[in-house]
Amino acid sequence: MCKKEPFYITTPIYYPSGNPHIGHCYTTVACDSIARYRRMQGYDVMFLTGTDEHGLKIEQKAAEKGITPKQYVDEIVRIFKNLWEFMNISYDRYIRTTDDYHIETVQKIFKELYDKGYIYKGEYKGKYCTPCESFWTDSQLVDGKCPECGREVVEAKEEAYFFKMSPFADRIEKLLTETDYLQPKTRAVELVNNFIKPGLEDLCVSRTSFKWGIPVTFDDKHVVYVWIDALSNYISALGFYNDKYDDFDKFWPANVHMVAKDIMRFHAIIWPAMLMALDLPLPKHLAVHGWITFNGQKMSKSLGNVVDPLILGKRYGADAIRYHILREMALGADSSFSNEIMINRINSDLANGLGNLVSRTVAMVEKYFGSTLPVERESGEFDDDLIANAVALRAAVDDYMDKTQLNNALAEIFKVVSRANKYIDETMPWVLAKDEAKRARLAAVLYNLLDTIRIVTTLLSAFMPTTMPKALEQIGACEKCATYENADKFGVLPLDVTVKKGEALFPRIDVDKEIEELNGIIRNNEVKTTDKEEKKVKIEGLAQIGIDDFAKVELRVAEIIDCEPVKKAKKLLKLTLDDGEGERIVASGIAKYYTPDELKGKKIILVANLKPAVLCGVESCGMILAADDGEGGVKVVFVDDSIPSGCKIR
RNA sequence: CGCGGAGUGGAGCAGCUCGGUAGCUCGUCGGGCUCAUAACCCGAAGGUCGUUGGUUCAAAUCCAGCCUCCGCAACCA
Repeated sequence: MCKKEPFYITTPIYYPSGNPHIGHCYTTVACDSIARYRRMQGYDVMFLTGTDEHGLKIEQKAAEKGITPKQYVDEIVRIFKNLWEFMNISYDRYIRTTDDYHIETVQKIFKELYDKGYIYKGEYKGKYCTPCESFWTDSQLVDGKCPECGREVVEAKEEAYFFKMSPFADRIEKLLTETDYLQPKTRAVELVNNFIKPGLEDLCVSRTSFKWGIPVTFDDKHVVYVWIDALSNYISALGFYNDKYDDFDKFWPANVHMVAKDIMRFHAIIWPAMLMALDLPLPKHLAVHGWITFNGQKMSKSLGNVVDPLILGKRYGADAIRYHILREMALGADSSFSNEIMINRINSDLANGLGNLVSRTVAMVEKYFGSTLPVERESGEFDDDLIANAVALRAAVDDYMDKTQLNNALAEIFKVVSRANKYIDETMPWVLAKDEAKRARLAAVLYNLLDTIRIVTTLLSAFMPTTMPKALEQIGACEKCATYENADKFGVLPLDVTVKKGEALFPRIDVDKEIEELNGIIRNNEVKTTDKEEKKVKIEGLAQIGIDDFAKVELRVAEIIDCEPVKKAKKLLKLTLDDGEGERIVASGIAKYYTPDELKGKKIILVANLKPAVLCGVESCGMILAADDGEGGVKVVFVDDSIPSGCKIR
């Protein structure tokens, strides 16, 4: 093979504000499989992953636990690395944004952008919560108050540095719409319409409101805010502007940045803008995948349905989890996850399909020939078709790997597994075995099976790196046989190959039993998390108020006399109320939970002296009381019809 | 009329760019086989391809309207 071509692939750097979940696994396993496949093909691969460890949230989490931010992230990073080890992730480098060399790079980049005039000092305006020392945007506020502590916020401004994005708008638009940078490209239009066409706003890239970050060298009140800190990891890890590593020239630009759709925007717009400002080449591809949904719902910590990959992995094996994730994953689309889908998939593809194929083939070689095949051969019907399928497989897989369609690559491989199982029925080796004269034919059949398995398992070893070596050992494949080079050739195993029976590669799972046990585990987790949350609410709940504070709120009974949806809004209903004195208009975000007809004529409790606000063009004078039902729904507090409108509530 | 995506046998998806027998996986039912992890192989049932209209000899596929779901954005006061 000629000179090794470099191949650079990255996961995002994950935010260690909590333990890793299956979503992190998804991206990482996909990258790992690509990295392994490229290595097998002979590329010189650099596979990078890591953690993004700065920011306010980490600072606060650490404070809650009474430890330093560094101690806090050290612990979570340990858990991340454990998981990657368990999942057999073959990353070449692990970058932490708290590493010295990364800090050095970020500071130099910041300075350079400042010197070039792309970063300037300005003012950040927003709502500020003094006790929390935090800025919030209007949309983050809860009831106009600080989302963290619930206290009043004040209009405030702070000094901050901004990064000019507008000079790059045209180039970024072209990058998104005219190149194949973004995969899948369907999202390009969305990005351009939402962010570029309305005009790219300058980006706030420094903060003075927290300390846990990289200091700006020429202005030590400021720390670098997430963008420049986190995104730079992709080049600092190669030694850009630092002496720790020295392969920037070799590996940059990256071949693939893989990210989930929630951070697509930053990688599709901000990151290219930064690179343009630095006069660096742009990465070749940004592969965006969807989320794993659990039983149809988005996974979230608050719903308590976060899937812990370690629990599943310990039960079924890392490779089974890897396979399931990769097989369900289609670039761009969300993929649903449920224990049932996963177990069925493992059973049908891995246990019944591949595992059983290896098992039955090896067992026959052992049983009919005492583990070692004789060298005499007699070819026959069905051979050519099987061999043609096996030999053509590598090209098909290559093709899908080039398009980052790992699910389809796996589907191709498993088609050959099926073909091989069918071949056994067609050739009926157990019948051949009864006839001494057919031993050469029998040997040929079994050899064809073994060599097909060799091709299949070789290609699969990028995806299931723990189990496939065991399979190769069972069929008696030496290391030299099981190479990518040999994966499009037939007849590679020695004629007198010796098999070695072993444990079942993927034991069949008892669906009902497992589902029940897993549900038990989930239930326990739910109980635990609700316990925690309740405690949290008590501790972190709003500050106590005096009766005089309460007296400031004027609550009244009011009747809904008319109700209609607000045209421009999805969630808002425009309510016309009779508050006892006259009519007033209130907008309420309950359109998802109530139809106008359900509300007409009902009596509710109105916060009557709330300052009016304009929402989607409707002036809303007050608000009505409603309760979160704890399941994501909202229930309006209705009151007895017999209470006249206008009655004050005390 | 903010932007975008999706609606295909019980479930999950492919097909739609370049119109012409609706395909795959799982599940169900029937059969075969016994080498194998109660696995494997074959066959069958099951879809007016969201809805209405249009273009056409012919539409899941092209066009228009409508309905529903999802994401982004935005206002859940």
